[in-house]
Parts: sequence; C-alpha cells; structure tokens
Amino acid sequence: MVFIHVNKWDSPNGSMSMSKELTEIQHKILNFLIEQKVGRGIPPSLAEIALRFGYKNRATVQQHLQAIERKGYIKKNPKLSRSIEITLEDKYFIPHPILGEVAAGNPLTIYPDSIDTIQLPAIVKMPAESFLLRVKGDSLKDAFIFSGDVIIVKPDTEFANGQIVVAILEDAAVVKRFYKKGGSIKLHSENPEYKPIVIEANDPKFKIVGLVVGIYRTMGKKIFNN
Amino acid sequence: MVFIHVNKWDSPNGSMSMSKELTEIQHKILNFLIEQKVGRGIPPSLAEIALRFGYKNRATVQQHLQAIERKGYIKKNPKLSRSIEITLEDKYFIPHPILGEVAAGNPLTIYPDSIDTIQLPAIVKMPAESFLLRVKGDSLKDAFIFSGDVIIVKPDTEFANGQIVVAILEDAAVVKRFYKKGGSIKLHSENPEYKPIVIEANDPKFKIVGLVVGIYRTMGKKIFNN
DNA sequence: ATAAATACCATACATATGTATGGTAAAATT
DNA sequence: AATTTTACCATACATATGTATGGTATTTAT
Repeated sequence: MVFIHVNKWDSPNGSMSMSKELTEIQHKILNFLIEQKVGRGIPPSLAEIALRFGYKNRATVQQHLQAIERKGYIKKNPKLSRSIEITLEDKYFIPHPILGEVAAGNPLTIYPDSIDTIQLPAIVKMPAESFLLRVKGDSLKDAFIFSGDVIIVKPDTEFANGQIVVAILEDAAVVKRFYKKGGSIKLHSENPEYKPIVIEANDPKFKIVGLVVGIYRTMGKKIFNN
Repeated sequence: MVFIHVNKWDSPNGSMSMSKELTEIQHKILNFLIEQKVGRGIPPSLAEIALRFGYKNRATVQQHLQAIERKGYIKKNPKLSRSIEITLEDKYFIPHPILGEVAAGNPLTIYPDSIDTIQLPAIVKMPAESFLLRVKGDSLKDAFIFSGDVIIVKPDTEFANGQIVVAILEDAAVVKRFYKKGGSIKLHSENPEYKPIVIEANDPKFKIVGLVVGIYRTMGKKIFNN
C-alpha cells in the first residue's frame, strides 16, 4: 500500500506548520495505523504494531503511541482494544501537491512549482511515483473526465492503445487517449470538437509522461479544501 | 442502517433460494455488526454486542456469531479481537427476482465494496466518518457518477437541496439528489429514466445516511489491484 | 414423536490487550 | 555539562476478549 505524504511532517527540515512534529519512527507508525485502518478496516493492536516493526514488546509501541497522542495525531479510548483514532485535521485526507494543470483540450503549461494542494482521501491509492494534475477543459468529457477533476498520473513509458495518458509537447501538457500505429502516435480527445494530435514517436519535443490511473473529484462544498 | 441487503432474509415470506437463511435475531446482529463497522470504524466485541442486545453473557453472542459464520455471512479471525469480517458476496444480493425489479425502476442498488487489496468487500469506514460505496447502476450518470465509481460518503443528518445523498429505504440503498419541501423529501435521479422518489421525512423505513462528498474512479489496469 | 435447531443462561479458562513501572543507551536540547 | 527527548528493553498486572463446556426451554423440522 502506498501512502505518499508530501507534507510538512514528512520533511523535518520544512517549516513548522503543525505545533508538534512527529519523529520519523512515529511518522512510520502513524502511517501504519492509517494503512491498517484503511486497508483492513480496523486499527492494529499494540502487538501487531510491535510485530510489524520488530519490537520485542508492546511497551515500546505503547510509548510511541503515547508520544503520537501527546502530539495530537491520534486519540485512544483507554481500556478499549483497537480503538486508535487518527485525529488529523482532515483526518485521512492527506495533502498532496498538485503539480499543475493539464489541458484536456488545448495544451496548458505545467507549473514550475506546486502552487496548489489537494486533500486526497487516504484510500485513494497513489502509486509511488505518481503525481496529480488538475484537468482544465472539456475535451475528455466523453471519457467522463471533466474540468476540475484531479487526475492521478503514474509515470510510465509504455502504453496500450486506448489508455488515457498525459503527454507533454512543447512545454505544455495534455490529457488524451493514446493510440499508436507504426511510428506515429495519435492522441485522441473524446470530444469531437478537438482534433487529434499526431506526432512521430521519436519527436524530441514530445514526450508521454505517464498513464492516468485514476481520477478524483470532489463534490459538495468545504469538505475538501481544494 | 447503512448496510442493507435486499435479499431473502429481509423478507421472511419470500421463497427460499438461499441455502442458509439467517434468523431474525442473527440478522439483527449482523446488521449491528455492519452498523458498528460503518459508524464506528471497528467491529464490536462480543461484550459490546451482548450489551446492545441485553444478553447477560458473551456466550450467547458467541453462539449467534458462530451460527452466522456457519451460514457464511461473516468470518472471524480466531483469537483476534474485533476481527469480524463481513463476507458479502454477490450471492447475498438478490440474484434474480428482486434484482429485476431494482434494475427496472428505482431504487438502484449499491453494494459495499472495498477498493483495497483486502478481500472483504465491506464498507471501509473513512475516518472523517466517511465511508466508501461503489456505485452500481446508471441513475446518476447525468451527474457524472457512473457504475463502478467509488463514492465517498460522509454521514450526516442535514442536507441542502441539490446535494447528492445516500439514502436507505425499504432495505435498499440509493444514491440520489436531495430535495426537501415541507415535510416531504424528494430524491431525484439525474437520469430522467428514473422517476424521483418521494417520501415523508419521518418515515421510519427511510433514512438518509450521508452526503456524497466525493467520487473516485480507477482507470487503467493492474495499477490498483482491486 | 423424535430429533435438530434455536435462544438463552452460567461458569471456567487461556490469551490478547492495554497499561504501569523501571531500566539502559544514544541523540538532541538547553 | 546537564537535561530532556527519543528509542528501545524487561517484567508485571488487570481486564478485555474469545472460546469451551454444560445446562434449560422453546421452536422447528423429520
């Protein structure tokens, strides 16, 4: 299971936005708690945490949990087994940087630096090297991807026909459906208003960045602060 | 509660197509298990179940759980506390007769599912008290929610008109758009093929479980092994 | 009518679980 | 240099938890 926290308490040298930072081990344990709760449904017991991290007794885990609780990241119901609650602000919603905007229709530029973040539910599993892009434009609306959606992109080099990929050409990014025939690549929009882009596979100015492996969309309001 | 099976043992007068029916008490206990897992995040202990149903000892609960497990509705990890898994499979959802009705008109069925690697297709509780449901059916396709999408539901009691909610009525779950006028509630499908459902706000057989705060959809293949 | 399943109770037991206490060593602060 | 925090260990203890066993009464099959 992959949890990528690109946030403050991941980088100890970062500025302190949270009152109390977790140590690396505490962070790993917290990740394990989330991982277990999300993936398995119930929080682990002290013994299971100890097993996972190779501790010889539960007391070590106990003290780590106390530290984590003291710092406000979890909350325990005393005397109750498997009662660890994770008390992050947005709870399991883990902030991820959005690297840029990508055009479903006409190309858009990618931000040099991440200027936006999104709170992704922890269940939204991101492959280790994947990144997020926010879609602008409606050229993929027939593929049910809409402007404002956040797509999860997994960097890759090989793609199958019909897969939705993110490509960069001339410093601009597009999200389109991938088709390959011989040495030429055709990038299709689902929306017929946009003409397909055809390029040579070895075009130096052209590069397919990765595969769109998921999309995420928020509804309602103020639930996710993006 | 949140987890409703539109199946035989919900309607005792139905014909017996299932090999092993649950008794009424067993059914109530199973519902409680799901209720706890969804609403609290962890399955209850035997003692908690006994407390809830007024049993004086855990052995009674123990025997009920054994019966439920024998009939294949749950699975327990021996010696592990709070390890009850709800083993919902397709067979627990009405295969033919009632499904036909559901498919033809309203409501559309939702089945609890996990998008995680774990086998148990149980509702994964999301810490912010939200949980996941995988959408089946196309009644919300005009709201860009499609069959197979995972929706993130945040339990709540108050809703604004126009919000997309998950409701339970008559032991079936629906995802629809919420509208309230006076004492009556109207649940709208975006898809005009489905007629809106109108119920009284104080109908005991009706309950709005929560608000759909997000959707998640996977694309590509084998990236996430769900 | 007999057998089997259901629905409870009581008691006993092993262990899983959380917690308390005390100790050692290294790293980080002050 | 002294203190605090971190990161482990060991042991002990209360109880939460699951399980096993045996019992009674009622209902449901066969």
